[in-house]
Amino acid sequence: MTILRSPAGIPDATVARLPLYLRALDELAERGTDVCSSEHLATAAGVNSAIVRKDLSHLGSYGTRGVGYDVRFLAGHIAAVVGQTQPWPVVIVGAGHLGSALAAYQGFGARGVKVAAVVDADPELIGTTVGGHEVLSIDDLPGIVVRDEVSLGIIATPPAAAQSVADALVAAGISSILNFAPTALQVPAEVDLRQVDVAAELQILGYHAHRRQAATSKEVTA
Amino acid sequence: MTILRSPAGIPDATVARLPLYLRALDELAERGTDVCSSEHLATAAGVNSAIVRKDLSHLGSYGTRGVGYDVRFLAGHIAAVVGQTQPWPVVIVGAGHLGSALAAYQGFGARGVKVAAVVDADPELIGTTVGGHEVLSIDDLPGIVVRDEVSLGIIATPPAAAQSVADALVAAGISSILNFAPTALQVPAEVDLRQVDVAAELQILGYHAHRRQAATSKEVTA
DNA sequence: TCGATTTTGTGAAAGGGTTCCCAAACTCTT
DNA sequence: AAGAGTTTGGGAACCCTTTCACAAAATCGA
Repeated sequence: MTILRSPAGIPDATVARLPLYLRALDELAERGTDVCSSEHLATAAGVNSAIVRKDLSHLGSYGTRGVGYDVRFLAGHIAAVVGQTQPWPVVIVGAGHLGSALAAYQGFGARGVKVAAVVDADPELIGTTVGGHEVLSIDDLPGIVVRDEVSLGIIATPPAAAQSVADALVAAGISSILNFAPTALQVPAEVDLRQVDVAAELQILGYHAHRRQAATSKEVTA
Repeated sequence: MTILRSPAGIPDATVARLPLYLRALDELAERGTDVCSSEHLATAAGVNSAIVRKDLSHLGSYGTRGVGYDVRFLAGHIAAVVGQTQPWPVVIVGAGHLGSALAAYQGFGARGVKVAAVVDADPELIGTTVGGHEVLSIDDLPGIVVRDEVSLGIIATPPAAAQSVADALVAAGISSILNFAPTALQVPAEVDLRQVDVAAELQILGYHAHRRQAATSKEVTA
C-alpha cells in the first residue's frame, strides 16, 4: 500500500516550472486569493494556461472544474512534491562578491532554502562574517555536511577552483550542486548539477539584439 | 548580394550553447590547441559530440573531415554570430548585494560584456562606488542608454521594484533584459527577457534530492 | 430541475530537439 | 598510389514538450 504517492515520473520541463507556480501561489495567497483558475495562475507565473493545466495534471487532479484550484491547498501540494516541507540547508563555497551576496540574500527563507554555512579556502576570509554567517574553512566541509545534513552545495568561486571544489563537495557527500563558475564541471553520474552562467545569458541576449540590429539596418538600407 | 551571411534561423537551443562553445574554444586556444575535434570540444563544453556537430552545422561548414575545427577561426566565427566583435555595454539596475557583485565581476570582459553603468533608486546608495563604478540615479537611465548605446539591462532589485524598473528600462529604449528578481515581468513582445532565479534552481535540485531520498528509504524499507 | 456558463483534465496533433548512424572527405602510413 | 584510420555533415528516427481542442464536471440563475 502506497501512502505517499509522489507521482513517479514528472517531466523535467514541468519540474522546472513548479517553483514558479509555488512562488505565484504564495503571492496570490498573501493577497487573499483563495481560488484561482489556470488562466490566473498562468499570468502570475508568466506562462500560458494550457501548460499550467498539463503540468498540474502530472501531480494529480487537484482542481475543480468550473471553479479552479484552491490556492493554499495546491501550494502545499507542490511544496510537498519538491520536498519543501522543511527548508533545505545549503552550503555556499566561496565568500567573494557573489558568495557574499548569496549569503546575504533575504529571499531564500520564503522559498524553502536555508544557508547552513559559508566556506572558503582563503585564510584571509576565514573568520570574517558575510550575511550573518561566519566564514568557515573549506576543510570543515565534511563535518558541516554531516552535522547539518546538507545536501545542496553552491559553488561561487573563480573558475580555476571550481572543479576541485566540486570534488570536495562530492567527497563530503553532497549530491546536488549549483555552479556559478563558468566551467564545465566533471561530476559522477549520480550527482545532480545545474549551471548558472550570467555572461552566457547576456551573450544569448546579445545574439538576439545583434539580429534585431541587423534586421533594422537592412530595412533602412532597403 | 548578401555580404554578411548571418545564418537566418539558428535554433534557440543552439544559440543557448554558443556561449559555452566560445568559452571552451577560448580556453583551448589559451592552452595552445590549434585544432580540435567535435569530441574534444564537447568534453570542454560539457555536452556530447553529436550535438556539437549539429550545432556548428547550423552556422555553416567550418570543420575539416578527418581533422576537426580550427580553434581560433571557429571562435572568431561564433563571436561574430553572437555579435561579440565589440563588447556589449550593459546597465545594472540595483546596487545591493547582487548588483554590487555583478558590477565587481571580473569575468565579464573576457566574455564580451562591459558594465556601462550601475544605477539605483536609493538616495543613500547614489554616489557610492561599487566595483569601480559610481552609482548613478535611476532617473539618469535614458541619458545613459543613449550616451553609451546600451542595449542590455540587468535587473538586480527586490521583486517589488522589478516591474517598474523593467518599465523604465523599456521606456529608456532597452530591448534586452536579464532579470534576477523572482517575479514574472510583463514586457512588450519586442523586448527579449531572460530570467535567473537562484531559489528556483535550488528547488529544482531539491526535487531530485527529495526523490533520491525517497527511493533510498524505500530500498531500506523493502 | 434545466439550461447556460465556466473551467478542468486529457487525448491528439504539431513542433523542436537530440541521438543514431553512415557516406563523404580528409590525413597518414606504407 | 592505395588502403587504413579519422572525423565531419546531415538525413532519419526517436523522444520530449507544447499547443490545440473538447468532453466531463462543476456552479449559478431562473
